Amino acid sequence: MKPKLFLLDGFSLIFRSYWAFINNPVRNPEGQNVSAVYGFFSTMISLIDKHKPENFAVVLDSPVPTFRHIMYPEYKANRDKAPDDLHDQVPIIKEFLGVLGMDILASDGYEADDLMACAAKKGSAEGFNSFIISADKDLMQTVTKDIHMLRPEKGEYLDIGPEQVIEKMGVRADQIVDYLSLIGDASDNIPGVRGIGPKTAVTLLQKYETLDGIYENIESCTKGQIQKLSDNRGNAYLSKKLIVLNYDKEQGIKPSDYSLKNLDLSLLIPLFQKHGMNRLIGRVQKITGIDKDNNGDPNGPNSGKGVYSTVFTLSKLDEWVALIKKNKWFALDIETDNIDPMKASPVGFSLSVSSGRACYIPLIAGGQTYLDENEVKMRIIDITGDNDLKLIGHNFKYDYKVLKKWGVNVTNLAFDTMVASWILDTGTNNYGMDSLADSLLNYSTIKYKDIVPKESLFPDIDLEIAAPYAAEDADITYRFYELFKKDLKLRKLEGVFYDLEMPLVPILGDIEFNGIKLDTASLNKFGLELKVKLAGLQDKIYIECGKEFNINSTKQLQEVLFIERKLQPVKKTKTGYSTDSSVLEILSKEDIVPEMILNYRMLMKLKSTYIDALPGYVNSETGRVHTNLNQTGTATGRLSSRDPNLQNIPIRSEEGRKIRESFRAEPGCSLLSADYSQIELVVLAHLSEDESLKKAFISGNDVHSETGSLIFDKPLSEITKDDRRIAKTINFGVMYGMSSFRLGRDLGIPRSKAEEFISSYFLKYSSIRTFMDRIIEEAEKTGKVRTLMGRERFIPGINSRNKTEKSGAERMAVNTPIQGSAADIVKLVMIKLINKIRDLNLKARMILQVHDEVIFEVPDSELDVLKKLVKEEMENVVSLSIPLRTSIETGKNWGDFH
DNA sequence: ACGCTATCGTAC
DNA sequence: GACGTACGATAGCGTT
Repeated sequence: MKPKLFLLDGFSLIFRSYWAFINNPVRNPEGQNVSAVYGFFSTMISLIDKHKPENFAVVLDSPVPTFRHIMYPEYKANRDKAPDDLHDQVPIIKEFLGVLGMDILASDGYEADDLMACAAKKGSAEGFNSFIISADKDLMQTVTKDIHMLRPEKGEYLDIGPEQVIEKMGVRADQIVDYLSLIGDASDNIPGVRGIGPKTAVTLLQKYETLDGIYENIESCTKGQIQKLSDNRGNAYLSKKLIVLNYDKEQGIKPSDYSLKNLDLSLLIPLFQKHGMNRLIGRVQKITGIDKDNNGDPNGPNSGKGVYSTVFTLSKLDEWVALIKKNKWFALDIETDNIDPMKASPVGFSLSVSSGRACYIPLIAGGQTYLDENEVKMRIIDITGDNDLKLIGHNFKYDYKVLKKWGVNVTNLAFDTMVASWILDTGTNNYGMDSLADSLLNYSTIKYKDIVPKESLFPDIDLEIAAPYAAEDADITYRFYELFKKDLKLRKLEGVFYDLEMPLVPILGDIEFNGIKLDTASLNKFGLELKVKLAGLQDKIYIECGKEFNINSTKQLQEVLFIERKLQPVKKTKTGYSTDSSVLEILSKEDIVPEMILNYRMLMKLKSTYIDALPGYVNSETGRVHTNLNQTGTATGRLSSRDPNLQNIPIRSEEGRKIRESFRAEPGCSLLSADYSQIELVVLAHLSEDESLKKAFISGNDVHSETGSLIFDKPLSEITKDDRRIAKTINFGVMYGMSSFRLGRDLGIPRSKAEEFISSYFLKYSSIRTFMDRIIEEAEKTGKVRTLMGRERFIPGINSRNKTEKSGAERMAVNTPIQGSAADIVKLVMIKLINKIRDLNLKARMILQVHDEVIFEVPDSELDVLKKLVKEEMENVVSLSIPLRTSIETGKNWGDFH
């Protein structure tokens, strides 16, 4: 077997890697696009691992014009300039190659293709099998039995030898130059013979062998071919000169020097670490055989298995407390006997004050008790109530509630690594420790389900098994902290993290802990009413349709409506015809069944989602519903609520409102709801600095009517209810990037009319258009958008060539600063309000947030003072260029508002 | 039995 | 294809 010489076409791979990830670029901790770096080394490592070439060189294009540019100024003139974020990656790749000691071939005035052809030829003369690794089909001209190509196709590198060239192109490798001279190359701006494509070129070359052969026998061609060939004779031979590779660079190229004998891929590990490319670190470790079971680089600060101890005595525990007081920053994690923190008690604690070190303090394990609960509690109170110390946790809101229930009030939470990971990338959906450790630390954690069998609880697990698992959680949390602390700083996300999100964690914990009282009796009564109504409706529907079927099945409903009743479908879904409420509303004009279905659906929704489900969430100890306010649940910065979701309790329909009424205040208390009016539109006016929209707000009149007056060009007094409704739809629609198609459909007006409304809107609110264009442009350039308080969201797909994906990304890009800034403001005001309530020693409790609304449960005696305070704080929390207005309402139940 | 996807509907 | 952000119920299908 001859040794192999690999010649890698550097820019070919760099470009392909960059575009391969364009919709979801690989980013380093600074947020810089490093897709090309990632793809380049991912491919290079695979090639080396798979084929084990003896010699290897990376070949790059000349930075100065080549003879081709001089001969033909239009050469490659149609190419777009490489995007900046691609250009910036080239030095990084060169740096990596330099560290590896990889040979780079580049020469002024030569393209990579020429150098590769020379090197391959010289390599085969020296006894190598040469392989040219490139996507460029021009290079097929170099193929011989000793010189092959490796060409990327469908995720694989195909070995292209002489037979494969014939198979793929229909001509022999030595005919490729003539073949390309005929068909030209649009991407390099090479003309070829206009009108002759691949098919004709193959036929002609099979007959006459060469370009010269064709022109010698031109009279035997068809009439059309003669015309095209003779018209373009000059172009054909010019093309040939441009396509044929230049072999005169042979001296200076020494294939035998490009040996991989001393290659050490592990030199790349620190570089990969710097750019957050943990997957590549894992690959290198696997290939080089270092660190098979050792979980990461033993020398790196964020890798390697930790050293853990179990604390069996109070004196040992006091040593850890002393360590914490010395280090100030410490990670704490709690093991409990229940996933619901409102029902859980601690069974052990783990602590860490440095990466790789942690301890576990057991109370109960394997059915046995260890340290005394009250003695441990005293120490926990000591370290969680001391504001000189800084507590680090992962999803600490859970632990906070467990501790609160246990009688410990944490005051020094300083860093939640789950929240930090979300702030660094709000776009993913998994902020669990296991997956983060895997993707960010290249560390494989012990999994809960592997140590706790089904039907068992954590305290059932023997200490030898439980302790390493638990200690690891504190260790990994501390490692995350060190990593994220740096990243937050680099990305300038410290403000939003430390000043907004972190103070919010205990506030959300308190809200959840407080809960809301739910009147299950009245809810059940309403449920019975609905049950009767639903049964009646179901009967009516069956009778009208002449059969029984599952009304809840869209599939069966489609059959009834569109086949049996022959109604005209309105729109399609992925799997069939849509039966959603907008469709049913249209169909109601033709038939009586759709109306009944609409009614049935509404009642069914109320019953199944709310009435039947909510009572199951009432905590038996507190008699209240404790929702989970998820701080990492949205891409824009809003909160989300689950188990149960209290942010989508009905309000719009009369029947739905009854559900709201079952959320009550305790006797002697009232609910107080404070909501911002039109906060997102106000934010839009502020961010866009649109004078007309600002004026609409400053006037103090209803903003939708003002908008109507502007776009319909008539005085406010003449704005009808319908005008206002249309203006309102447009106001909201614009913020969401609504199309005229949708606007027309929703308003029941022709698309052309809807288009007029939208253009009139942007004519009057012209700065809003400018604002949106600015956001989109920024997103295209940086891949992300920012809110008022500096929160970031990546916008994948913003540079997509797929039109649907691109416009979807644009809508996200535009909406996020609006929705996210509103979320920032509400979060900030929550913090201020809680501080005020604490300072004034009020008993009022914050019990819910619904995006633009904050709800309190207040002793009646405090109502007046709280009303004033809330209004004052909410309207002055930030200084925007227009005032933020608030409406405050009070009542005995949640249905009393709006 | 369980998990995933699709569709639908509730909120802001 | 056509309106942003969520959560959750039900149906239906595929896998264990």
